[in-house]
Amino acid sequence: MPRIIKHPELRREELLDHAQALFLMHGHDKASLNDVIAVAGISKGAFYHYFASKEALLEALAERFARQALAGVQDVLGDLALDPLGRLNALLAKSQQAKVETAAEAWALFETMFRPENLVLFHRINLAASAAFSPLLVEIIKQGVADGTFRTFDPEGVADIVMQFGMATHGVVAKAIVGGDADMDVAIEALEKRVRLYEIALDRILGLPDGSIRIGEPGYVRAVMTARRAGPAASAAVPPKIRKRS
Amino acid sequence: MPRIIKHPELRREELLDHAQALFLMHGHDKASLNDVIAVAGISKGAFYHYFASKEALLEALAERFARQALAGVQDVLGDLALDPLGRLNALLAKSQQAKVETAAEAWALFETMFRPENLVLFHRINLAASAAFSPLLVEIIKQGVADGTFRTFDPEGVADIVMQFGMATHGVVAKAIVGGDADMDVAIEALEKRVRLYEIALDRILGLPDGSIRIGEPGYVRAVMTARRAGPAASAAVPPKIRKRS
DNA sequence: CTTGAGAATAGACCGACGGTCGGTATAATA
DNA sequence: TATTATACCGACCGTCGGTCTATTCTCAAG
Repeated sequence: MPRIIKHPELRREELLDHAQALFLMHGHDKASLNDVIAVAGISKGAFYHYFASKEALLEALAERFARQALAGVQDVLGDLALDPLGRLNALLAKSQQAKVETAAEAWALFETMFRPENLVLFHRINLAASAAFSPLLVEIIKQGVADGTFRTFDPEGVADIVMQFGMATHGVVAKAIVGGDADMDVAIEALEKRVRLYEIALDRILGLPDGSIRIGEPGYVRAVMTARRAGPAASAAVPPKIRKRS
Repeated sequence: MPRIIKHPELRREELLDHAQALFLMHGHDKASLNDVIAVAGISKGAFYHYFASKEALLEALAERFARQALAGVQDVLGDLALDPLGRLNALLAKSQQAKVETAAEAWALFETMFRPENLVLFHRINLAASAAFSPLLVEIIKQGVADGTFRTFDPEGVADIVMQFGMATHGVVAKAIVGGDADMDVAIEALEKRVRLYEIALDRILGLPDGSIRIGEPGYVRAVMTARRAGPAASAAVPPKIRKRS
């Protein structure tokens, strides 16, 4: 096989891309290293030049995910015109928006993200994302407590709950997805209902009047979700050949 | 090796016991099938006579956990003298009690339960337990809504939140454990603070006056946790030999 | 323009893994 | 006792993640 030399950073990113695709498609423990290097077109030696282990590859992937997610909401903190409630709502809306739009753009990716075999990858991403988001949330909540907007004795705990809600939404999305297209409407209904419940729950936990917290605009989910069905053909429904173990 | 024949159910339970110990000790993907059959003292053929795969073994283990957990709280539902709030509190207290007591009795087991390598097993248990508990919770909440005790438009959603809180508690416990013995007091403090937050959060989500929901008795955690330190020597600190892969 | 140290790549190789298979010993039935 | 079903054995297989040595490319120092 001819030797191909690329810029190291480029190669590393390429490796992450291919690994991401394979991991999401088949689950990180079903996709073998040999699959990764085969798709990436490199040798095992080259792979181990860039990553110390398969585990390290998983870690790097999770980090990249979290970094990208965090970058999407950084600007919310910079908006000094907002009060704590406004900031919190902006953060929640942004995060919600990112989720839904990602789902619309990369449906197949999202679809596979929640399959049980991706639990480990998913958890790693959440771990990294939580570590990144938590300080922001805590800061906002403490600020709100200080100026009397919020009422709670445990800002860190509330921040944890907010993130729990965020992650739990994934679970509901997952159900909506695996449910197939038939009862898509039912699934979207359930998702929006759950979002409304989380809004009210957060209102009450933070000692706010019902209706203060707004996680994205009402109907937004339905709009995007429905749009995707008419969107670019849902290809990638058939995962590329990977020899199955019985 | 001599052939030993045992009653199938006994053998199966034995296998589950040994597998549980090994999985919790080393993580289900680090503990190999060969380890399991070595400890259990049976051949590979015998193992595959009882379980279709390592995966099936994991599944069976999760089911058994969930079954045991459910059995512990079944009687709460049978208590007809209780109103919905009383039932909910009893259920939460029972569940909390079971957790803390398990932690005290089988500390080593609990300690390993939350190590990252047990994520998959842990998730499987939670999945099975959730499926079992959810209907009970939903029933109680609906009952409370019907008689005006609770106020919510989404009993299923609230039930999910309750279970989320329950599982999240594990996370806090995990932090308390990995934190070591030095700051045990700090960890217990954090745990009780979090429990109080969950109580108030549930109060408010269910439209109850603060202080209605009681997840176990105050100080209970500290009492048991502290007791265990003076309890039977914390053996099993050194996991039995298993050859490591680099 | 040479050169040589080190980065980048290749792929043969390794032990352990999960899983299969042909076969044997015991228990149950008649 | 003969037959069948079940419990069990352990050698074997292909694949896995990971290691190792060898080769080729890059580029700065002389």
